[in-house]
Amino acid sequence: MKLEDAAETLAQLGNPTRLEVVRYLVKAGPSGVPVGSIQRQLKIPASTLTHHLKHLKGVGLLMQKREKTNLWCSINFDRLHEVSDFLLEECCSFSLRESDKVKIERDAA
Amino acid sequence: MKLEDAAETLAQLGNPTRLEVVRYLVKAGPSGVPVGSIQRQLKIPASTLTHHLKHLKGVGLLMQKREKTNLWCSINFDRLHEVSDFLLEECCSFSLRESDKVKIERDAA
DNA sequence: CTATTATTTCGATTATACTAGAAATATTTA
DNA sequence: TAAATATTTCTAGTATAATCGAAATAATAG
Repeated sequence: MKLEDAAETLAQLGNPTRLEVVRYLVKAGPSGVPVGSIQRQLKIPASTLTHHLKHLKGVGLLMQKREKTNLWCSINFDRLHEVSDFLLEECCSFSLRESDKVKIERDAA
Repeated sequence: MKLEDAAETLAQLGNPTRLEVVRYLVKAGPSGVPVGSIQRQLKIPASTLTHHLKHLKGVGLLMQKREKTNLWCSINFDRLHEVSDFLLEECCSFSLRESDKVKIERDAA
């Protein structure tokens, strides 16, 4: 995962309203829930919710599927894993690969 | 970890410049690097860097320690883990705990 | 004390994000 | 066709963030 993509995805997760939606969708599981359910349960104005869903979809965190009048939303678990993997991988690699080490300036110490 | 705190931390990680700094610090390991090294290696103007470091410190991702004229910066690995744990925990709990399940509206299906 | 290096503060510009009401559109049901 | 429900678009106000040059402030070394 490229740094720019990771940053963009993290930024989208970094809005409290959106993170609440994400948590809600995660708990809802793979089958997902309709937009209206999210709206009523989390008490988010419809237009605001649409706005945020668009953001989540934009970074691939949200999948949508229309069924009759309802638009069912579900989380892209793979994508969510990718992001946390980005953080963890960067986090745990520091002592493992010589090639990844940063140049520590000689005069710094 | 509270949702608001997680969101705030994710938001700070969501800026490309800051994420680059974080990655750099992670690779530098627990001993850290001086502000000036980050500045020169990543080619970030000093004032911009200070600005971002303040943000990272604000959410507890950055630890600083003065030694002579240098201000050494290091990543708070625990904090980084907390955030990724927040995502992962929410992500994997959906099928495990009945109490965490969201109310799926009857009329939704 | 002076010079040097390191870091921060100030200030200003520019851009982008959040929010939500009102109106519009779409889809289904009666 | 009309009514009901679901979702989106439009629009606009307000707020917050990113950026960085120039000047200011440490802290040390000579």
